[in-house]
Amino acid sequence: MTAARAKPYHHGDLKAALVDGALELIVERGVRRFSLAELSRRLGVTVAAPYRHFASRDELLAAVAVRALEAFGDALAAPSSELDPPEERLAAMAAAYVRFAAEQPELFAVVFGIGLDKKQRYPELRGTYEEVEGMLDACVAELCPDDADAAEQLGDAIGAAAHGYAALLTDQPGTPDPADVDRAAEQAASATRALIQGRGAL
Amino acid sequence: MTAARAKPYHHGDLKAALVDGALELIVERGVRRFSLAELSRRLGVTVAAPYRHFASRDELLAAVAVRALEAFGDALAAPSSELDPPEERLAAMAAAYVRFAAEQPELFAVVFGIGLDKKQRYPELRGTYEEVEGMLDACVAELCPDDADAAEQLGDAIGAAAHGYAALLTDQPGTPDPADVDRAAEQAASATRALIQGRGAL
DNA sequence: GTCTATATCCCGATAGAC
DNA sequence: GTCTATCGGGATATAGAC
Repeated sequence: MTAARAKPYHHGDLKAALVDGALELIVERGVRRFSLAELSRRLGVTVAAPYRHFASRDELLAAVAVRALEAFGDALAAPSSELDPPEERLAAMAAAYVRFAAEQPELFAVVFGIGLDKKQRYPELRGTYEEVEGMLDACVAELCPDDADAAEQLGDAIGAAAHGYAALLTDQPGTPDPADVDRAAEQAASATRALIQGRGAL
Repeated sequence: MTAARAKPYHHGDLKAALVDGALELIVERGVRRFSLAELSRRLGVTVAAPYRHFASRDELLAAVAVRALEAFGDALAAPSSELDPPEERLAAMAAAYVRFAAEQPELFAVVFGIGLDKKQRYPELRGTYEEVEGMLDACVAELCPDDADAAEQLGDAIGAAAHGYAALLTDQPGTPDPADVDRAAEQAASATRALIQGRGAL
């Protein structure tokens, strides 16, 4: 915002500007239509410039995915109160999972929709992903304090169900109908309760 | 297979050849790297030729997706026996759902991974999709013969959980570790049983 | 070291000739 | 129905200016 310098970038902040700009452009146009060329044009920079900071388009996307995952983690943490019992915190997290996917479909897609390697190739991304997983796990652990294996099974099941509702909702192009979002969020919360209740079968 | 004609295509079967060839190419290279240009080259045809049969790349992909969905439906139908109780048929379907995604990740991706509009734009795709959904619904209906709403909730939950396990497994690039596939398939089956058992909470 | 300029190669799509 | 030619766009590599 400060117009103190005529050339705000071009000396050391191009990397940050690329990540910021990519995030904006992706939210506007969608990941699939995001291009380094357009981003470079927007930043008033040559198409080759980004390659001084990121080895490939995917590496820039991985940096964006870290930001997206942080926002996702915040969205999961927000609705649950310390006062609630763990069952209801988990249900709220599942609903928030679906809502985030529906409200920020392009950010969700950067993380889960373009086959970015979260487990091997990009360590920072992996770390952030595991932090988010940890939020679920911590909550499940309170429910199964004496059985780590049962906790893992239940955590996986709740995560899978929430992810399934989110992915099926996001699967269709365009912004989903708000009524469908509400419905899917409530279904994810209910499925969480059902899994907890029926967890003897896991 | 019959070598009766020297030029099997090039006069009326290019359309079928395109779908067949696209399916092969996608399995080999992945949907994201699939290109009309390479397909045309393989079929010994100009890049413009496919446009006489499909208005766009996506329209060809939709035709491929119909085939992929048919294979998916077959995979879901195979493991369940008429003799099994509905609970176990549903568990088997959930496991088969995950196995199909893991064993044919590129076919799964054509249907669920590239944002192809299954509900509006491609009617044939929509119909095939609904047929597959119907397999699940029919099975769930046996469990809740008197309550259509409960059946829908349970069907959605089982579908979402299976889809979640499948999507999270397929999310990573490359072929998944067979041990992870077995594990996820069993987890999907267990989650199905848990949802049935805890369905009072839905 | 960071960016510009340029060039290569691939792709999707379209117009018009045969 | 297919081919030739062509447009616009994008990812990426390299060479060289600052």
